[in-house]
Amino acid sequence: MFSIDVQCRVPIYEQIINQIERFIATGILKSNEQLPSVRQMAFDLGINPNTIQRAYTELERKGVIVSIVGKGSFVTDNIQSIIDKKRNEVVIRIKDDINILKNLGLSNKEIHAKIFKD
Amino acid sequence: MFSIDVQCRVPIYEQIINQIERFIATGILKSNEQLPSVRQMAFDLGINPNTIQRAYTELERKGVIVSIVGKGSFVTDNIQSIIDKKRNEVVIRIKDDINILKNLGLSNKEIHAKIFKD
Amino acid sequence: MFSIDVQCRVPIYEQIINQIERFIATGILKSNEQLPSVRQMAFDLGINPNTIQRAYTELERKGVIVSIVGKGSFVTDNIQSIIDKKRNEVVIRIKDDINILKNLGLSNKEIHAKIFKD
Amino acid sequence: MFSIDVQCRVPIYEQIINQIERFIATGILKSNEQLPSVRQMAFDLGINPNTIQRAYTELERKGVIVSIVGKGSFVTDNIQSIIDKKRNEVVIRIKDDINILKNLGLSNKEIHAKIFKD
DNA sequence: GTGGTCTAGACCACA
DNA sequence: GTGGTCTAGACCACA
Repeated sequence: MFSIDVQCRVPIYEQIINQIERFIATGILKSNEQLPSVRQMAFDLGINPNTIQRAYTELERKGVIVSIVGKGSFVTDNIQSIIDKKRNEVVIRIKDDINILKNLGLSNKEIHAKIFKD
Repeated sequence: MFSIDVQCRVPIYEQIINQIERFIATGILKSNEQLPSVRQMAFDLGINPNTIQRAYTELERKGVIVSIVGKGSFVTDNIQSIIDKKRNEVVIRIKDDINILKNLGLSNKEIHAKIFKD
Repeated sequence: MFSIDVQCRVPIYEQIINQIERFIATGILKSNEQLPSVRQMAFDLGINPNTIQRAYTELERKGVIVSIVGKGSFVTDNIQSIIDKKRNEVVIRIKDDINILKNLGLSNKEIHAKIFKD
Repeated sequence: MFSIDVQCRVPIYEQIINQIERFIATGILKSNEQLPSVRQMAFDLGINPNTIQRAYTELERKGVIVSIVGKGSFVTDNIQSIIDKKRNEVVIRIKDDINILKNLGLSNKEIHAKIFKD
């Protein structure tokens, strides 16, 4: 289910965070669903447990998952806010890029044509 | 003219590269125009000359500027290709982000509304 | 395994780049093999780690090696293209030199005799 | 007659040295022929007289030209040794490169085909 | 421990 | 003065 690209310059723990958030946002992971244990996931991906731990800690800090000692880690029950946050992040990034294109001399019409064609 | 943000996680030398490329792409820097010397720019920005040197070396490798020992650094005379490359980069980034929004459950119409409103 | 000549006018970082490329092209370094760490190689050669870092950075940009923070630097898995590129470089250099010899008044036959004797 | 490429990474004074040596070796400049004065050549090429001076000084040191105060600079009367030296330089460079190709796994036959085809 | 960035400062070739 | 290379050494993120 999870996969990482060690050659990618995005840190592994961030890759894991992104995947979990995306799986939640796209409905692959449901509210309250249990995640693999730190050790299990580390074993499956062949990487250091510390790296998974870091991802989980960060996700808990962001309110995306809840970790309960002795029981495991679970997707939060309020996933709608995560979806909204994810969408907003991307929309803002796109808007910034559209402004850059304007500065590079493209009109609204040209931009529209380029990003929606193909 | 140039400015950097030391807090930003983007390395300083990359910030400088981006700024110069954008200044060229937007016509602020013209073909064959001389850039500030490595030392001058370092002094103006209050950073180490090595960092500017690295930016200039990278820009020369990319064919954006030409550096001549004893004379200075100059914008290449073929800037159109730089503008085109810059535009393409951004367009591709936007397309990728639009696909992410689709995966997050937004329709084409909703995406369109969000990124072009305001 | 590696060695440098500080007297040589070729910069040290280029000497290292050339050696690594040649070791790969001649099969001494295999695909995915791990290279000495930046600090280790610097220590072995008695030079500054920054100089090795520069060589490794350049090699990664050329697609010859892959560097992963926290793990190390590794020969790319696609080394055939490196070998081909290396061969072409040298062939072109020889052809240029043969033309120079022709301009210096040597016939094809004389050139052939000179460069293949002993 | 003379020309320089300021963008080229070969120093200007070396470009001038190379051109004069090649003109001699190929018969364009004859024994005892007078060269342009330092100032004249600097003016024609639009560069600093110091740079030409440096080239002439080097050429005199190598025995290629003779400079006489108040009269000018002249091609040496023993140009055969220059031609021979030039030829030898190039032949040695080619031999080195052929050895590199051998190390890269090419047979004599393959090398021969590559460098004499086209 | 591993690579990546940056500062401070020296020295070089070249114009 | 101009770019290019290198050393010495610090600090960072990551595994």
